[in-house]
Amino acid sequence: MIIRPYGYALWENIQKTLDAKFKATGHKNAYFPLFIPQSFLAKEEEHVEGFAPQLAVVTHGGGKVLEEPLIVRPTSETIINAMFAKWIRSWRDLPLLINQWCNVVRWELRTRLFLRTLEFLWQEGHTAHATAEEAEEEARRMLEVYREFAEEEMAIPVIVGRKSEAEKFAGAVHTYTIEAMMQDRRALQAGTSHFLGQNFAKAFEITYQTKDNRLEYVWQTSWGLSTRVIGAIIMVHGDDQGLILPPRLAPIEVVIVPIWRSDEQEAQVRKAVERVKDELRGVRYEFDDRETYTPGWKFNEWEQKGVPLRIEIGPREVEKEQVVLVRRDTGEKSITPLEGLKERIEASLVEIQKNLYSKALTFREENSYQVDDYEEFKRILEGPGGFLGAHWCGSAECEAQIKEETKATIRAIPFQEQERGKCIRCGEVSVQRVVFAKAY
RNA sequence: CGGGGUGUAGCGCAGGUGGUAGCGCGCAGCGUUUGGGACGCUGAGGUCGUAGGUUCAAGUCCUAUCACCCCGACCA
Repeated sequence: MIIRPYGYALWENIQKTLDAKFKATGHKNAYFPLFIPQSFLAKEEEHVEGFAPQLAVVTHGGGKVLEEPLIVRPTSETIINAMFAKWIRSWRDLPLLINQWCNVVRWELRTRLFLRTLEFLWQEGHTAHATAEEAEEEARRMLEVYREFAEEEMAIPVIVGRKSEAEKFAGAVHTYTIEAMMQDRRALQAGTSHFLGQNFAKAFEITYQTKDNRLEYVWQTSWGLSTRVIGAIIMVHGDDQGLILPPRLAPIEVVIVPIWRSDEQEAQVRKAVERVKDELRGVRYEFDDRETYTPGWKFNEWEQKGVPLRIEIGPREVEKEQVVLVRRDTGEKSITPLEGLKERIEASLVEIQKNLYSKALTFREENSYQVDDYEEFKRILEGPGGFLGAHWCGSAECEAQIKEETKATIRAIPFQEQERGKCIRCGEVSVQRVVFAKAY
C-alpha cells in the first residue's frame, strides 16, 4: 500500500487527534525496534500460535545467515514487554503507560486495500498496572477513547463490546472492539483494546515490589487502531461521486474554485478571494487557481476527493459581495454573503459532520435486526445482510457452526445486555444477545 | 495455499485463421475557451511481462517463468 500526500494528510489528522487523546489520558510515546528476535515471540504460547502463520522472518543479515532469525513485528507486545521487565521494579513505577506509532507487517494470504495489507501503519498502546482492576479500567478507558474518536471525528457510529474467545487477540484474556457497519452491510473492526491479564507478565517476568514488599506480576493492556480506519471512512461515507470526508479529519475542509473569463474579471475575482481567505483563517482551505482546468472539471475532482465544502466565486458573486457555497454530502448550493462567511462556513462544517454521522447511524439501524429464528437469520445473511442481534449459548461449537453455515461471525458481545433467551442455533439457555455479521 | 483470469503507449482497451502495432483518454505546443468533467490543429510516446522454442516471418503458435487481479480457506 502506498499512501500519497492527500491520503497521508488524512492519516496525520487521525494521528493528531488520537495522539492528543492518548496524552490527555496520561500516555507517553516511545519507539521500539522493527525486528524482534524470534525467541521473544515464542515466550507467550497463545501469542506465537496466533501469529506464527502471519510472520515475515529475516534469516539473513549483512550477507550472513543469522544465528537467530528476526521476525518483523506483527505487533510489539513481546519486544515492549521484554523492556517493561527491565523498567519496572516497584509499585512506584506503575502504571506504565506507553504508546507507539509505527508500521507492522502481517503476511496475509489475501490482501485488500486499506483493510488488510501486508504492512500497515497504526498506533499500539501498551500499559502495565498494579492490579487487574486498574488494567481492566484502562482497557475500557481506551476502548472509550476509540469509540469517541470513531463517532466524533470519523462520524462513524460503532458497536462497542467484547470479542468471543474465538475472535479475541492471541495472548489476551479478553478483547474489546468497536465495530462499524460499511455500506455493503458488512462489519469492520475499527479498533481494539485488550485486557492481557498477566499472560505476558508471566512470560516476560514483569514483576514489581508492592508497598508491603511482596513480588507481584503486573497486569497489562494493549490497544490499537490502524490505517484500516481510512478504509472505513471511505466505505461508510463515500458515494458514487467518490469520497466524502468528515470535516474534522479532512485534509482540506474548504476548496475555493474561482471563475473568470477576462483578465479584468480575474483581477476582481482574485481580489475577492483575498477577502474570502481572510474569512477562512483557522480553516483548512485550498485555493484552486490552476489554469489548465475548467471550473466544472475542478468541481468534479474535489468532489471525488471528498472535500466537505466548496466555495465558487466568479464575476456575479464579486458584484454582489457573496459566494456560492456547496456541500459535498448533500450537493446543496447556497448563496452566502461575504459578510459573516466565516460563521456560515464553520456552522456548515459542523452540520456536515453531524449529518454524516446520523446518515451512517440511520443506515446501520435500518440494517440491524433482532432475530430469534435461525432460518430467518440465514435468510437475512443470504439476502441484504446486516447486523443480527441474536441469542447465543456461549459455546464455541455453535459459534463455529454458525460461521460455517452462514459466514457470519460474532462481531461483538455488547456490554450490559440482560435479556435472556434461547441460542439461535441449539436452543440452549442464552444470557444475552450478541451481534452477528459478515466481516471483512 | 487451492480455483479462475489478465499482462500490448502514462491509464483503459482492440489486435479471427502468423505477414509494416492501433483506438480512446491523458500528455506536449499553438489558438479559441472557462458558471458542472471544453474544442480545433500539430506532435511526442511501444524491447507487445520475461526467457527459450517453432517458422522465411511471432503481439498472434508451443514451453517455461514472473507479476498482478478476482473467487474460496486463515486474519487488525
